[in-house]
Amino acid sequence: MEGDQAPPLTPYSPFSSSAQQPQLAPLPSSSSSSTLPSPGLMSSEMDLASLFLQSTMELQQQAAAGLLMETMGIRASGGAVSDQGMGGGVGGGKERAKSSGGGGRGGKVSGPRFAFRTKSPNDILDDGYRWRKYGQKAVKDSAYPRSYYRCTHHTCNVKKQVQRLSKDTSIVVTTYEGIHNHPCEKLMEALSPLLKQLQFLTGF
DNA sequence: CGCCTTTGACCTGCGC
DNA sequence: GCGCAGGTCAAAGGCG
Repeated sequence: MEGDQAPPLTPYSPFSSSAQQPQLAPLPSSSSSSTLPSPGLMSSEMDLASLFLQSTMELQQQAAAGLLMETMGIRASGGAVSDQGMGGGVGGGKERAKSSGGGGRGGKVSGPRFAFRTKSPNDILDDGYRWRKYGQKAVKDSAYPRSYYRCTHHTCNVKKQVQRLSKDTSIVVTTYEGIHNHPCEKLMEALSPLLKQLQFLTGF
C-alpha cells in the first residue's frame, strides 16, 4: 500500500521562502496527539512524585517542540524537514523489517516527529536524555554525515537524527522521532532534592 | 566492567 | 530489473 505516505512532517522550504516559518514545526496531526504515552500512574493515590512525573512528561513534549529550547537560550528555528530531506524512515536491516513494520522511505513512522534547527557548534545538544549512537551515514545533499541516535532507556524507542547543514555549518538539524515514555533522567535528578523538601514542607 | 562510538555490511524502498 | 540513497545492525575497539 503505497497510499500511506502520511507525511507527518509539515513540508517546509528550509531557506528559500523567507516567509515567517514557525520556530519549529511539530507534527500537526493525529499521530502526535493520539500517541501520547499514557503514563501508567493511574493509581488511586497520586503522590507528588507522580505529579512530578506527569509534569515532566508534559515538559518533554514542550521540549521536543522546541519551546523549552528557547527558554534555555538555545536557538530553535526553522521547522520540520521535508521528506525529501530527512524524512527517511525505517529502512531496515535484518530483523527490523518485520518488527517495526518496515516502513521505508517516506512511509510510516514509529511516532510523532519533531525537527528543529539549533545554532550550535556542538552536534549534540544536551536535552537531558541519554542517547546511544547506532549509525552514521553520509547523505547526498550534505557534505556532513548524518548521525543516528537511539534513547538508551530500555522501554523507550525514541530516535533522533542529527545533521549539520552544509549551507550553514553553524546550524544543526535535529529530528526527534517518537516520544519518551519515561521521565527525563537529568531533570528528575535535579528535581529530586527539591521534591523531597517539598514533601517535607507540605507534610506528604 | 559497562557503556559508548566507530565503521562496514546488509536490507529496503524508490526512481528510472 | 538495476542502481542509488537512506536506515539499521552488530562486531570491534576505546574510554572512564
